[in-house]
Amino acid sequence: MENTALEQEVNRQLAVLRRGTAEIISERELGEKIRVSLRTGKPMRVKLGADPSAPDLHLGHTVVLGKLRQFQDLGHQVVFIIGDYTARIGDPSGRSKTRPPLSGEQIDCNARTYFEQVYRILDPQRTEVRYNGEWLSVLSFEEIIRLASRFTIQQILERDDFSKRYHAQVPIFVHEFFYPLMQSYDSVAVEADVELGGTDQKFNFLLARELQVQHGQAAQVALMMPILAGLDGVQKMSKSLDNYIGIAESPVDMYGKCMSIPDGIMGQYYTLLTDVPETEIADIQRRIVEGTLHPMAAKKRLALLVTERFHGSTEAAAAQANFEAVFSRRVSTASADIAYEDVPLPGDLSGQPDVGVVDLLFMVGAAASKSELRRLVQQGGIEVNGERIADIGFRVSLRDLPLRMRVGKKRFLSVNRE
RNA sequence: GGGUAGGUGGCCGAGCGGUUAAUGGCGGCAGACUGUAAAUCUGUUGGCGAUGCCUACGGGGGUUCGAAUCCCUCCCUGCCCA
Repeated sequence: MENTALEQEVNRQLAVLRRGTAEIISERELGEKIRVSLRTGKPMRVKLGADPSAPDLHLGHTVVLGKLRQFQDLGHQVVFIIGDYTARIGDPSGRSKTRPPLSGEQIDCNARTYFEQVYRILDPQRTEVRYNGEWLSVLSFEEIIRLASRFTIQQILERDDFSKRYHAQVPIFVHEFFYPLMQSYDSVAVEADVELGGTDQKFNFLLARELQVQHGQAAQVALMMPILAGLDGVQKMSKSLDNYIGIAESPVDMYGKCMSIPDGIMGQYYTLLTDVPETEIADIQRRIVEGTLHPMAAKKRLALLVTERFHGSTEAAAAQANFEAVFSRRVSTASADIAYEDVPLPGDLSGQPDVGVVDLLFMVGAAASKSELRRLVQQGGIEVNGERIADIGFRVSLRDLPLRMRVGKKRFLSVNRE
């Protein structure tokens, strides 16, 4: 009787946690850990390591964070590790290049901005934050050597990114080999029951399991989420590739960026970023193939759901309306129902009757250089109050403000008096 | 330590004394079209007070009327040997 209820709960938790995962090593062990946790009333310790070099969170990060949140909702404890010490090395994960190391101040500052964002998803009450410098900085050289002696170069070279670089004859520095060791040692230090991350972390997770066993602990369960593709649909979402959707972005940009993903990765986005049931997602995909559901309609719903998650339904609906006005109905800048970015008229222009388009746009910060703006004009990418400007010498009258301008496809400016 | 091949624009990669701001590809941007900031096609892609000027081919120095291209020197990387 007791036992049946327990097993039901174990299965319920497993079902929740399984959704969207790429791999769990192993599911049986996870079930066992949940069972023990329920019996003893001791929550599982679920580890996530974060690299403090990229303080702007994007949707790619939310895939793993969302999964952590599910653990919390099931009563478990998240152990969030800031890799301050690791950041001084430069994580080679998924990279073809060595990362530059970070300074202490940068790391602190990054960590602060990081948590402002992380707590939009995680429950601070069930989150324990640790810096790995706490235990890594006190290791003696002898201890480090001993740690390193447990693994072989060949094992480390098994790692995909290392072996790629090795075969491509791209330099791999010796210190980079320590990254997996440090991360694994983190698991030992915090006695992790489960570790979460992307599939690119698999090697590190497995290494941690071995190291924990060597230290007399039970091996952690490794739970890997798929890597979210970026806007290009091919590479992983990342800031450095500039193919990301930031969680702090405006509703309009968030919606628009969602609409710019290739049709082919919609399914992935649905599973990893929304809570639409998996059966329904399969149904959506089937109907697109059949031709009974327009891909654009499916994508609009996705964009709406994602935007709602971070901005609420009112803002999301407004973003959708704006998108339809600008891109479906192609409303010109003469219209008022477009989301404009307000910019003040530069001070030294007040009193002037008119100004050259290029100069005005430059002063207002619409582009990095005047050459770029000239190019935009010549290519027909500039519109002022609904009129496309073709001449780079065009002078804009400053008599009637606000001035509505379109710069390129997606920037809309409204120049106002201060 | 020895030998050898290299370091070119956001990235990859040609050029090897003179129309070379530097072929090409990727990426970016714009336009057309459309089903969306999808797809496809076309154009464009260092900066500026602009028929010219400035900056740029790892750093510094030199040869020359003229260098990314030749010489010296320093720094960095791959590969082979020890």
